Amino acid sequence: MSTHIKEQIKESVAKIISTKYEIDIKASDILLNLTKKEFEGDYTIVIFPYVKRLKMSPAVLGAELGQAIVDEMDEISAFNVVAGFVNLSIADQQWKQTLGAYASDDQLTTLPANGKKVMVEFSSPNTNKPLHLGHIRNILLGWASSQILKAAGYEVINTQIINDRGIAVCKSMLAWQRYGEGATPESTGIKGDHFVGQYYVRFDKELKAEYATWQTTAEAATVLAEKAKEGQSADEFFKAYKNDYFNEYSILGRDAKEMLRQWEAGEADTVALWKQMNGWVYDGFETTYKALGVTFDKLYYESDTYLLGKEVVEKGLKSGVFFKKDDGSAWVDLEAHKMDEKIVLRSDGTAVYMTQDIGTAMQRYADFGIDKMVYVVGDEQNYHFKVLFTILGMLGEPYADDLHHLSYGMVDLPEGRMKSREGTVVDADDLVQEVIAEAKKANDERGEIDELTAEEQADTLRKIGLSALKYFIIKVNPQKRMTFNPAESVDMQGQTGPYIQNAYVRVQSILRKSADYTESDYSAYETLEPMEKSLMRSLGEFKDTLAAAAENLDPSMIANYAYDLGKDYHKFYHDVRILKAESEAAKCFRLQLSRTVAVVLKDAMAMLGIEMPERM
RNA sequence: GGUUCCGUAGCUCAGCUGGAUAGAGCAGCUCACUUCUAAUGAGCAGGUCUCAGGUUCGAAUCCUGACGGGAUCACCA
Repeated sequence: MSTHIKEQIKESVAKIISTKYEIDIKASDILLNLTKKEFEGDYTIVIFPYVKRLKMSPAVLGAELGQAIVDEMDEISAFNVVAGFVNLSIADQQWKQTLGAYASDDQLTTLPANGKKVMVEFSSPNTNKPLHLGHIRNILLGWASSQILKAAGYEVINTQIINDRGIAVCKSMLAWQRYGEGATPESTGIKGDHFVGQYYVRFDKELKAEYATWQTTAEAATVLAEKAKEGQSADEFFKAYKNDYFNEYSILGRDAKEMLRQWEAGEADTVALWKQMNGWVYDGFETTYKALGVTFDKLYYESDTYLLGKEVVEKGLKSGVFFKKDDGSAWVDLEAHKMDEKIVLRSDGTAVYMTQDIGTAMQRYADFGIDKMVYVVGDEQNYHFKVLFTILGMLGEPYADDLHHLSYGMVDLPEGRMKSREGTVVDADDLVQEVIAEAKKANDERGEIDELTAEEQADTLRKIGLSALKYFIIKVNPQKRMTFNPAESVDMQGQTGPYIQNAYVRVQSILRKSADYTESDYSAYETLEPMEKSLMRSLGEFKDTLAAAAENLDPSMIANYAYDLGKDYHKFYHDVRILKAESEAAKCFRLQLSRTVAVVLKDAMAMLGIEMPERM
């Protein structure tokens, strides 16, 4: 109870207003804000809503209410009224008591278990190329959401669906077969995902050459004459025709499609090659995931799930959720939900993306009995998920009203969009290396960690570099398209990961220096400093922030909170002496406050996948 | 064109279910390290919250419309 000062105030105030003025007010109706720093006080009640109902002037009502609160609540020591705002000051005694409660609270940064099971799907890469900056935003958002949900009381299962099949995968397989000459990641020393990615690029290059040659043939001339639109130049036409060329005339295209057919037929050599190359990619991904500090509890492979959902369509046809068109294809009519018709099974009976996703959702429910599902997928798929969730609802799935698409905007570079064709894609592994190198550069001028072992130093630099990168990406509201400025992403000053780490490190430094200090009673500490109260208020906001971040699936809320708390601590550190405090009681209080801030900072950052160094 | 997301300082972003004089960081200009780590702190400067209406005691926030930008509207995944 004492750890929820805000709730306590709201309840008391609601009771006071209800009895004193005989109107019905619930605690949840009370608007209680942090007092702006220009005014005296800790918390502020907005009384405008009652001014009108009670037909009293704000000044009179405020004065009456403030007095009543101070009289009835020991926790409140003073009040003042400005316009329609009643500013309340928390008694120093109460702050000391609250700090004591925080210190002994082993649930300081978590919410009680809610008995619900949630699955978070993120990353979900294709196995034909390495991970890039776009994946990093996805992975960081997914990981942070999963950690936040866990802290908010859910049982969480992290998953990714690995897109390990299809024409794209066959392209790299074919290129390796043709041009690889038996090379392997081991023989070349190239990380597996990058190795395979090279062959994907190689395929595209060969295809381009083949296409260029074809464009000079008589066949191409005929196609151009037949299909080019009015006023379209040959260049424009061929640019737009590339996909059709691949499907209709390309030798490489024909071979790649043949390879896909063989794979689907389970042809032994093809499947063996597929397994080998995917194995290389998985090794590569594993390294990247490890570097980013993320793990998965369950993997789904598209090669296992791509046939799922077909029986569901059969059943849905019988129950009338889906209907058949003349050509035999199956559809769902979403007009009642203000959307169009959507195909769920092709006329040849094969599944589409939507079918798979329906089947996979059901599979997951069968596997884990989940109550809630979060898909971390880019915002270009907003419509797809809207449709998917609607269909699952129509099918009466028990978890259907707790399906969420954590949609995020694309990551742009300062020069504009990342384009693989123009080689402006930022590789995930390169980026990680780069930020760590930058951390090393910044550290070399400082020398704070010189006395650590080489291994510890490397670990510290890794933590610092990654925090810069991760924080830079995660502090932005997921819905916003974001600009990734490489220079700014390695900044370590201002609103950055290292800035927050530094607040934590300062606490650790002080704690090391006071290791033999055993005093634990600060009851004699009289008057709290403004920054001490400010820190207490910030600490009191954590659970609200956590609840909101979990509710909105928005890790940036935690990121911004951690910055605010770190900023408060830096200022506190600057304003007051801790080890050389004016009294033992003050020193004891400040040490406890510092410890508590450090715990919250560390836990909050851990929710973002950011580790704290002990020194920096 | 339909749907949807975004638009806040030169730049990158906060601003919770409507509340007090719209906040940070970066960049720029000052100042503070014999004092617990200066990856810090203090200050100056920087704003028509895209625009126009509406609701309200009160709007960056809610509603309508316009403007600008993105995404999407595949028997691709």
